[in-house]
Amino acid sequence: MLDEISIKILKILQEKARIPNVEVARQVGMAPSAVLERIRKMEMQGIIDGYEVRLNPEQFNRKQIAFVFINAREKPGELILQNALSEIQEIQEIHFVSGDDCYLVKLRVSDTSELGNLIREKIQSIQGVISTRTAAVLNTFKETARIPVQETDVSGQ
Amino acid sequence: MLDEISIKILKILQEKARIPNVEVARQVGMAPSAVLERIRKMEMQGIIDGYEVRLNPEQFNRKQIAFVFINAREKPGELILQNALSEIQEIQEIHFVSGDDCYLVKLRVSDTSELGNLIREKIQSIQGVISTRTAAVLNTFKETARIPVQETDVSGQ
DNA sequence: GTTGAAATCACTGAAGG
DNA sequence: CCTTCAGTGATTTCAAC
Repeated sequence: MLDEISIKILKILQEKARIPNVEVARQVGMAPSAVLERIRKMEMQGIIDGYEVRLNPEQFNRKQIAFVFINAREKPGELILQNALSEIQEIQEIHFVSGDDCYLVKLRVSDTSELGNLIREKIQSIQGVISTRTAAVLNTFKETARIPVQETDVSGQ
Repeated sequence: MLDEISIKILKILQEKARIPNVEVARQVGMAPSAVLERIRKMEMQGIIDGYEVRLNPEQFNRKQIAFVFINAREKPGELILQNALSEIQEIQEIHFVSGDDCYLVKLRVSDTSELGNLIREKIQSIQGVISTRTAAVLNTFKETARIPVQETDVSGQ
């Protein structure tokens, strides 16, 4: 179970993962060694999965987000579609979703014309793909991978 | 324009943002101070947006992902819906998408019953919401926010 | 781009409450 | 579980080249 202090540490690291450890210690009011001990522990427990740099999509010509529903027919146990989709660099997420029994893919390209090319040339050409339905993103109001951390959230250790 | 070395630095930081700087310097074959200078520069230019800790969703009771399409009618210029959605902690992404002229929301909860509660109590109760269509995620094969970095990607500086 | 010097920080281990 | 105190090595900044 994570206590208040560990929660606070995680919140600080969610904002700025490269903050000096002494500064974290100052903010939570503990000795640096104790803070380090808690962080290492959470890394060991798999609570902390890793640290990533966040790049600005606009600076890399990845302004256009789109969600594509892919209707496909695959033999049970086959993974051709998933493997093919996974290898497409522009695709950030691949989910199998209920409702329409299809794959939902989130991707990021430069513009709508590249979106068209990608769908036609790389997605619809995959074996098993029957049809696709695309929702191009016109406006994004919130986009984060952050998981809200609260005292009650974590399963007992 | 980012050269090969800066690209390599970004790739290393995408994998492990907390890798020691001397190790980055060794891998790209440069002096540590020069590597730091490049990183600071990219931070200033907004190429690097920040550094985040990656938490394990399962450890925080956030196993269930869902995408919800929200059909709403709003007066032009009003932001009630967006603001209300933004404040819901479980919602990670809010996009306005083409096609159905609606909002697409990505959220993360503990299980399907919490998903039901969230949609009924927090989303459908928002003023202006007409209807919702939910795609619960049954299986996730790929999920990353990583932007592929390549030499040709970045606009000239 | 480099090197080198100096201040700060990371990390480890030990002693103790 | 926490603290403090050393000691070693890395980070970081700053200078000069």
